[in-house]
Amino acid sequence: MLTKKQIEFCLETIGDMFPDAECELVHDNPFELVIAVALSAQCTDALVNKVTKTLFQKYKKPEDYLAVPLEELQQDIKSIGLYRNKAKNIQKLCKMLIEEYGGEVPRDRDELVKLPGVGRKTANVVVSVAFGVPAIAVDTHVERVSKRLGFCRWKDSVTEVEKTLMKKIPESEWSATHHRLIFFGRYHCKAQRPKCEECPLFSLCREGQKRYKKGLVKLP
DNA sequence: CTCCCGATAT
DNA sequence: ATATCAGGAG
Repeated sequence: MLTKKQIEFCLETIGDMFPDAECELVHDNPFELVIAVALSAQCTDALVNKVTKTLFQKYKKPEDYLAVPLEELQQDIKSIGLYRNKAKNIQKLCKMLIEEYGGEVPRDRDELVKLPGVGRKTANVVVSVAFGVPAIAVDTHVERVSKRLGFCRWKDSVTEVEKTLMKKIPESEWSATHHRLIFFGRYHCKAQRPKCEECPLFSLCREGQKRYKKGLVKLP
């Protein structure tokens, strides 16, 4: 586990590497964001954007998703994967929005989590990106980066990772830091071929040291 | 814990 | 051929 000072140094460095990190899911309003994030489970943002580009032209409002048979919606999002669950969730979600939320996306995290296909991570993305509420959505990248660097313990659940990060990062920095961690994980500290050789955090990274001992990292 | 699942990188 | 991708539900 890194000290609070070390974590601050890491976040500052990562901020210098990705100063303008932001949400990469293309959307025009909170409703489109909810759909995009729900679709993004176990799938790349790039692929979600490819699908929503045409999807959002065909479906504008919750009513539009309910106006077609389930099978048609499935076909429209098939290339994303997990498409049967996602199509069903989207139709149920739209039904709930209409019947219980006046057709609008709720601004409250606890209400968002009640929507089918929307868990803690998705709700955090929506309140943060769409409504400007401070939040840290712990996705696969944030979890991996936090554990590799030693922001938290290896066995921590995503809930524990989120609590730890919220405790060690000032609230005003939650949303920006969260996006920087995602960019760092997506483009630098990648799951399959992390760029340890050119990483400014290598010397204090627990995973980096482990990889070095294994001979996986060749220093210049 | 398992299942859902196609696209892409390695 | 296998690992991974802005996870969530049962």
